[in-house]
Parts: sequence; structure tokens; C-alpha cells
Amino acid sequence: MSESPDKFDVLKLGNQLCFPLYACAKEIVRIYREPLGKIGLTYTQYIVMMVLWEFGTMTEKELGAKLYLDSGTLTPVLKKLEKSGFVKRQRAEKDERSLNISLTDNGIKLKEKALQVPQALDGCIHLSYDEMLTLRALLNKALKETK
Amino acid sequence: MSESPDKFDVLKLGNQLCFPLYACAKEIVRIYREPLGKIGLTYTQYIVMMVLWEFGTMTEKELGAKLYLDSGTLTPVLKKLEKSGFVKRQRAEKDERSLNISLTDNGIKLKEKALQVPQALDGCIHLSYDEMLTLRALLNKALKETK
DNA sequence: CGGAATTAGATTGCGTACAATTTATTTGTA
DNA sequence: TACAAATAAATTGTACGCAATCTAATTCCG
Repeated sequence: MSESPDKFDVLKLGNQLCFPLYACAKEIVRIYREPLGKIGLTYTQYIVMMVLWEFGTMTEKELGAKLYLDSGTLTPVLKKLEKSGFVKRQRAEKDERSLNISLTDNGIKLKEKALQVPQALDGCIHLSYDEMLTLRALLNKALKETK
Repeated sequence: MSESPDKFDVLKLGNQLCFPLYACAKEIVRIYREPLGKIGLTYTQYIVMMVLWEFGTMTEKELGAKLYLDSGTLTPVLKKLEKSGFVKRQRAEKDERSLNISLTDNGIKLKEKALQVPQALDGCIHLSYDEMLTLRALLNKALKETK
């Protein structure tokens, strides 16, 4: 019935954990693209804004720690958000190495419009609520331990 | 005890499914980088090779369907794999639009060396076997239904 | 049969990701 | 207090990932 197992089974796509993780993330981020486009954000810009909406002003470093992104990625993303008028970037007074990232009035206003994004995504991922909770818990566990 | 719920809770990072998915995928792919570097592959090249090792020659289109990648991504990746000497790219005789991707001798030989990759990853993701199976099943379900 | 529609890859342009390096600032310590 | 070590961003270079577009080959139909 079943195929004969051999040492190369570990190289089969169906036996991977990383591949469905990679593909699923990619597909879901792709779905975000359209609703995000309507409010003028990319996915990366969106998660930056979510952190600022929830926690307020913080440094680029702190932002990076929350988002698992380094300055190589964040610096250009933040410059674009600044150019779009959603955030301010200013050197911290206490430590001139740090860059404080804060919301502009338009950045704060955008939060209301952003409510349509999770709404647009609603129902796109065909998992039950319990399955979604289980999936999220396992991902968060893997993320925390893998750090 | 708990925070008062409001309509903006859906915009909190901790309530997202996509964010841990995105971050987890990114972190795990990052861990692959080192062992893959030892056998001369990137992660994207690796999943291409896995498909070819498992299923043999197929067109770029078929490869893309299995990996959720389009020609914009695959064409340059396949050209690099060709330059590295792991695959051949040749137009299909029956349909000159299609490109058959097949393994070279070096590409076949690489399979043995690639066994060290899952081995190097072993234990890096701190989930129990059952948790890993649950996670993979949920990801595959989400992936299939979202397609 | 023959032109329109479809299809497979390739190309272009933009936006990440990230390792590695650089620069400026701050901290730790002899 | 000098000065080495550490730290935060910025920069550089490489590799995706994908939407949009283009080209060539094939198929569909009237």
C-alpha cells in the first residue's frame, strides 16, 4: 500500500514543514496586497503601522525586534512611510544613534481606514476559528523558541 | 483583568494570523541559509531541486504550480541552477512554448549531499512531533483552500 | 483555413529580506 | 579621562516575489 520508505523521504516536499509555511505565508501576503493597496500600504508597511498604532512611538531598533526585521529592511521601508506622510523619523535626544519613529496625524487617521483590511481578508483563509487559533498558537510557539 | 475590547483589536499584531506566519516562515528560511550554502543552494533553488528529485523532469509551468511561483520568479532561479550545473533547460519538442527542466548528473548527485540539510535543521524548531504534524496539516489545509 | 484568443516563458520595475560593511555615537573600563 | 568595545542606523550587493507587459507558439472556432 504505502511506498517503501527510504533515506531520501526527508527531501520530499510533502514531508517538509518549512515549505507549506513558506508557501502559505507568501499566498496570504499576496491576498493582502489588494486591500492594502487601497489604503496605500504594502504588507511590510502595514505591520509597521500596526505596531505604531498599538504601542506608539518607538525606535527603529525596537520596531525591528517586534517585527523580526533588521535595519537593512526597515530603513528603506520607514523612509517610504515618511515620504507617504504616515510617520516621522527623528533622532532620539538622549541617544543620537537611535531613531524615534512616530505617527503623523495622517498616520493616526489611517488606522480607521485600515479596519477594512482585516475585513477584506475575512473568510479568505478557510480554517475554522479553532483551527485558526491552534495554527496561530503553534506558529507563535515556534517563533518564540526559534528566535 | 483583561483589556477592554474595541473595534481596533483586529489591528493588533498579536491577533493576526498572517504576521506569525510571515515571521515564522522568514525565520525558518533564514536558518536554512547556512546548511544550504554548504551545498551551493538558496532556499528557492532547494525547493526546486526537491521537486525535481522527487518527480523528475517537468516543465517550468508544472514546477511553478507545485511551488506556487510564477515565471517571473522561476525563470531567473532556473537560469542560475543551470549556470550552477544542476539542471538543464530545453524547449519541449511537442510544444515549443514549454520549457522542460531536468536534472544533470551533478544535479542528481547533489541529492545525496542535500541529506545534510534536513539533518542540520533537526531540533531547530522547538515543537513536538505531534505539534509539527498538526502545524503542517493546518498549513497544508489553509494552502489548499486558499489557492 | 485563418484570425482571435489562449498559453508558456521572458522581461521590467518595484519592494522587500538579509548578510556584510560602514559611520556615528555611546558605553565600559583600565 | 582616553580609548577600545559595543551599539544603532545606513549602505551595499545579492536574491527573491510578483504584477504587468511582451513575445512566440499553439489552440479554438467561425
